[in-house]
Amino acid sequence: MTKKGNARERILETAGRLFYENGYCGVGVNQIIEEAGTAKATFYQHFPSKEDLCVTWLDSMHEGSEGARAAILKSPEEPVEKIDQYFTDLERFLEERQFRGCPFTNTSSITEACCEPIRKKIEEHKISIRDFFRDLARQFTATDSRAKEIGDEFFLLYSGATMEAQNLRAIWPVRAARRAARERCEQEQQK
Amino acid sequence: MTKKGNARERILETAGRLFYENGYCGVGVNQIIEEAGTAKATFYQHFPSKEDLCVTWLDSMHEGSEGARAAILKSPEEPVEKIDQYFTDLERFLEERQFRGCPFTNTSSITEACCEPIRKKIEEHKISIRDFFRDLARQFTATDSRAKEIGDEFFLLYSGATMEAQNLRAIWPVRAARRAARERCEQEQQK
Amino acid sequence: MTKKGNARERILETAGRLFYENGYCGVGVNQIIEEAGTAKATFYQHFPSKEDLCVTWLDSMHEGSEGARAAILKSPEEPVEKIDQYFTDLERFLEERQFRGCPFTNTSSITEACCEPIRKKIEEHKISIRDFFRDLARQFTATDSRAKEIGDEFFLLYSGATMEAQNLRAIWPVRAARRAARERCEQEQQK
Amino acid sequence: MTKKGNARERILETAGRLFYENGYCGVGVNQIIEEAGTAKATFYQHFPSKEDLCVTWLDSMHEGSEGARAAILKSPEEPVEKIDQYFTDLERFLEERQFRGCPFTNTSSITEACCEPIRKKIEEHKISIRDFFRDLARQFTATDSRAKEIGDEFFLLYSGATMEAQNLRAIWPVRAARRAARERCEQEQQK
DNA sequence: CATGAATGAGGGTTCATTCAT
DNA sequence: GATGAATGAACCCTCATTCAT
Repeated sequence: MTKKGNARERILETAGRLFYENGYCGVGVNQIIEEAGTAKATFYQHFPSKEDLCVTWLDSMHEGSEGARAAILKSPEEPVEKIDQYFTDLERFLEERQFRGCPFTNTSSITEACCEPIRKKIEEHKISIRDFFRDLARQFTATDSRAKEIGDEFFLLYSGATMEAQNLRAIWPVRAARRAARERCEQEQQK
Repeated sequence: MTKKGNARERILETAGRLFYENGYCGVGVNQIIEEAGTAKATFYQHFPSKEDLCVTWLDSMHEGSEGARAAILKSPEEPVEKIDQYFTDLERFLEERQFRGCPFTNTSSITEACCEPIRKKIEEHKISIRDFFRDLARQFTATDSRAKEIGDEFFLLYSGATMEAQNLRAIWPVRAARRAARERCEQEQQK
Repeated sequence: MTKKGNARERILETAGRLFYENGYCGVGVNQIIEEAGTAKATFYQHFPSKEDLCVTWLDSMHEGSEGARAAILKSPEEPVEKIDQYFTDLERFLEERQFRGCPFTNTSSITEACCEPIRKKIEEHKISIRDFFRDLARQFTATDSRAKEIGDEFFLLYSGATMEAQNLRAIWPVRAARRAARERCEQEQQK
Repeated sequence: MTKKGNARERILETAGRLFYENGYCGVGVNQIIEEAGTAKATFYQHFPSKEDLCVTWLDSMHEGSEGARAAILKSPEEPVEKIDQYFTDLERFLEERQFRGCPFTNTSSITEACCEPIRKKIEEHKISIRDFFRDLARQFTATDSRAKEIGDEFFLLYSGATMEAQNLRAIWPVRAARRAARERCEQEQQK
């Protein structure tokens, strides 16, 4: 049993997987600690509550995804290629996870029950993605206000694609979003 | 207390409201029957299970919304006006309900736990909306394959707008979706 | 739907079958009325309670079995043949019903919950069987007191055989009982 | 209230008493935990289910009774005395418990609902008793095959006596069984 | 730093029975 | 003579959390 000292990590990792697969409501603390191989009290020593654990998980998810977006922004590729890359990455991500959608959005849907600390993380994450798309649009639009319009549009295409891929258990929404975003990018550049 | 014969209706109405406000997982049968003012056994006389009740609720939601979409399609207005109307209606809908998003999508986020009968209703509903947008696009595009592209794009804009209005508790995503859809419509008509 | 007027009979028949197959506790009033094709209130019009229905069922079972025993007693066969016939009938009965034992005994095992009216029927039935065996023993024993001893012994063999065929889901206990009873009969006659 | 560590024991003890008095179906988990003075979750921490608790209870009953039978087999007494002792013990057991019969048999009568793990325990117990009687018979019969016949006969006498003492709420069936068994033993020894 | 026994509140579901019609 | 909607109590079980050790 070489599970000393890293109990916290094991819990976080296990919970993340389970939350994503079954949803926040679909996972019990018992299941988490059992699969993580820790004791009940150990869990509560590291996380004040299940909710706190969820916040921590979303936090770590957010940080991971932000790096990927920053890398795309900085890459020397053409804008249209960056767009392509983003949506192709999304396609792979969703397929690998069997169309289970966005962890943040899924958690959001527990609406009222899902209280402030969690809501705040979700907002942070989504605004960060929207800003990524705005930044990306700045790389091929004429004015800043136009960049905001196009960026917001891409943001909605991304969000809709992720959600409907989940709802319909199909990949076509992501491909439709990529196609639309590429077309728009090309249109802007022709102006 | 003359609560004769309408117990079923009271349960369905109450459950619909609670499911929408708190999510399927966030509402218990106990709460439903208490607010509906019926006994537990009365609940189970009308609905085989909580899951079944949810399906019935989604069904009724679907029927209501389908009528509205059919009316828009048939109206004599210009396409761009129809688009405007759809997203303006959506805006009002979400504002009135304090940005709680789409009942179907919210229910979908219970992922695995949310089993087939419910998943099927969600798919039906979403495909019906996508087809609405494709039909709408046919009214202003040159070819059928182009109508599908534009329709799917509108579908994603609608879905993203609804979801992000919920995530961010803000109305701007819906407005951004409307603006983008209008622009696209005008572009197509100019060709 | 030719189910007019014989609702009572249908309920009784259905309940009998279900009680025997699943035990008194394992059958609900809902199941009975559903399989009998009657309404709830119709049930309670014919039987004041589930318990009363059970008493009625046991009553009818008792009457049926008593005739068979009387026939054996009166038949012109040799005693040893009568014993053989009784246990062979029992063997067939249990095999046909997949070793579900004695309806009376099974009902008795609900002990305390099983209240007086039912208990009384069970006692009546069992005493009637014991008396049958005593009468049978009188046909081949020298004295009346000996007949009682042998009759009681047969009664216990029969009861044990029925019960253990059920417990062990096997037929051998009935065959062992028959063998023992025959042997005893022959011993008595040799004296 | 210092009820530490012994919750499991209290539950098992209470449940055993209640199962025996009222039958498996006649006792609810609520009643058990109330009389045991524990919380519901405590119950389920110790026993996966009510059914599982029943199996554990039957197990402990079995072990207790097996010791008693082994002691009789090993004792230096005459066979006829051993028989006498067994049935006299049974008489006391049943009288002390107000003729509530055999815990195993009573549980068996829930027929279909009573599923495999429980059925298996019942079979084990009954076969163990039958084997005891066969072993006992070996101590006074000439051949092994004869021992099996006589052993099985005693087994049925014991079973019938226990059951009918319960059905009739009387002690005479046990006494009749003892008498018959003793007689048979003496007959065998005279050969 | 880690443990496992204990908890109160609530989960969804079924029970035998009664009521107005 | 028959109906079906309505009931309160009880069913078995799981939840997130806390406690003494």
